[in-house]
Amino acid sequence: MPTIKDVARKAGVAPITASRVINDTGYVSESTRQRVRAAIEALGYVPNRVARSLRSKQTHTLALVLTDITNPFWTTVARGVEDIANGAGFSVILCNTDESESKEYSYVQVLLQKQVDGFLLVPAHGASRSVDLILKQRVPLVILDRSVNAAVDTVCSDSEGGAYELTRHLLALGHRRIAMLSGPRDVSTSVDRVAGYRRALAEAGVPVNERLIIYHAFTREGGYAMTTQVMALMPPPTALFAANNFIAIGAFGALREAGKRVPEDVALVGFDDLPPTFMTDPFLTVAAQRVYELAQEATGLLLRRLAGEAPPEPQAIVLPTDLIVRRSSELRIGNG
Amino acid sequence: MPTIKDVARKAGVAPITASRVINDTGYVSESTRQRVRAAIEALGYVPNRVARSLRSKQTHTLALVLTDITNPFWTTVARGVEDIANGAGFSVILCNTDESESKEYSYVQVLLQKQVDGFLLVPAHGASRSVDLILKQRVPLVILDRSVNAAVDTVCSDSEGGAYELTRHLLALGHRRIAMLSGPRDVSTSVDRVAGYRRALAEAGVPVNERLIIYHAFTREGGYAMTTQVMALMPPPTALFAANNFIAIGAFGALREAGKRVPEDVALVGFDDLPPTFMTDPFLTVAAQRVYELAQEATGLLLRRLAGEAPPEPQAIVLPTDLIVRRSSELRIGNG
DNA sequence: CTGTTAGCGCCTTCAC
DNA sequence: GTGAAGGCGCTAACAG
Repeated sequence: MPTIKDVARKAGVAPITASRVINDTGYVSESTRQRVRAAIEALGYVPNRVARSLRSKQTHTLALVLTDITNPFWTTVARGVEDIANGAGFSVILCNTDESESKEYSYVQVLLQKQVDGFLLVPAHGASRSVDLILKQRVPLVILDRSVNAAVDTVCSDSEGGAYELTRHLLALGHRRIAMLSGPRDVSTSVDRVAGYRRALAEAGVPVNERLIIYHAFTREGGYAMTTQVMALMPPPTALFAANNFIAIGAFGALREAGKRVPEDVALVGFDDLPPTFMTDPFLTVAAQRVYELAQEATGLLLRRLAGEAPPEPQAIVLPTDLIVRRSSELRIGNG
Repeated sequence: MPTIKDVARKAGVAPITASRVINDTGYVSESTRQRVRAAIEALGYVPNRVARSLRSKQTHTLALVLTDITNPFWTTVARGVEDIANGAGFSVILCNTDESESKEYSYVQVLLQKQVDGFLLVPAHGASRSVDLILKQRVPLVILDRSVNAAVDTVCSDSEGGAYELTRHLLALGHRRIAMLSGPRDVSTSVDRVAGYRRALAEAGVPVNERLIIYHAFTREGGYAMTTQVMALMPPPTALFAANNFIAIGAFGALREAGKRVPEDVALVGFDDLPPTFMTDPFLTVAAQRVYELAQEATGLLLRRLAGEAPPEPQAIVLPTDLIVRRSSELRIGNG
């Protein structure tokens, strides 16, 4: 593979001059520019960005560390991040942690060694060694979707507010026994959604039945298990609140297997919409996050940090959720 | 940020000795090893892989260039690639081309400059400048899902065979007017699926009605448009064959809007399943690809190439598809 | 407008 | 067991 030296020699100039042509920096006369261009063409020269990065200390690479690209929520995030990053000349390295802190930590170590210019991270837990390490290395970092015990840029949706609205919606339909099928206890989105749920109940003067609040994984299996559990209560809840899309799908499956119709027998609402592309028949009432926008905001903020254009203090961007009422919760029920 | 020199100085050794400890190569006495380790710890030293890559000419990074991560098919591929790559100590850079050849080409240029060790590529077109460029730079390349006019490693599903089976299934149910809603003409999967469709019809002695074969984008909109078009024919088809998952969803939407029931009024089958995680109620008969396996095979092959363990001649791995019959095509119809 | 010098951080080569 | 020298390919910094 030819190097910049070869190009320079062929064009009869110094390497730095070739460099100036390649990067379009500094003054180069039109004639030498032509010659260098010709040499590049003739040799099939491809600049080596690894070498450039070593000098310039910039890799033009961002790390996107999320839990599981298989969740359409994160898929959309990944797409948004990649779009914005690519538009600004950055590449994106993708990593799936599966909510495992050790996996997250070892990814972060490698990514730091690779000298990524910045991190977009969905921390597995609220107290994250990974976050501390990144911060210690002084690499720009934006936390996505969740909050964390550290002074960092954060971009997330208003989980508390979305859950509040969703719960109010159910209350307005007459529901009083609403089960909250939440995610892991140590993830801020779980906690915030439960908080919104509690606030709505409190405001409506409905006492909280703690047995109706369950924590499990943000998975289909979690939704299935939690639904089976709450539906066995006597009396069973009249409505289920699934704290994310996978839980909702698991809940729906469990209800169907149990012969319960939605919404006739039980109402079901969820957090996170599924992309319209997947749905032949949108059915579920949800608090929809502005997912693509979230990715855009986060990436934009990170790029501004890299460019030194962001305010010095950590930013906290919170996006609203959109209540979308569909058939899964359309029935008004009597009290009791 | 401390460098290997700082570590060496702190440990009272030469940089190369520190290097030997860090990479666990060559002989180092236990006592100096301890001192170096202590120095690393004390300084919070993080090895710089950019510098290492410049020397070693290996970045331990793979490029995954696909059309759109938003399609669950590619999402699963991305997950599979990342799992295998990460297990072997490689990172993955993700790129979405949206089937645009120019986007693809500019990505490939950048990725070559970044000295990725290998490419996993879903070419936008059969005759790909990108493929030629990668081959010219002698960077290992595995083509995913599609075939291409070049001698390269390829991993794909048996599109022809899957389409053949799916069509036979419809024929066995009594369908004779089966519309083929295909993808772009210049993508091999489209062509192969149409070929399988034709073979099944020919074998059954059913004449091909060319107006029932349409090409469009592999999108929901494409499926919608094609369905509207074929359903306007007199007589309309009794069954629709959607050449991918998005086309199937678009087709389903168009049918519902037109007041047609599936399968009572029209049967519908598709290529590519949706991941079970998304489906509250699996409904569509499909030729399911072994998506994760496809990603595994492709990444495995690429890694073997990098390790010099693959046979010199280009490999062609073809995975079977699985016919999954569901309600969308369960009705037997009369002839006529 | 162009070139010289030096060095980014690491590791291969060779010597001791 | 350990180290000195040199160079991977490129570009800052400083001439001219």
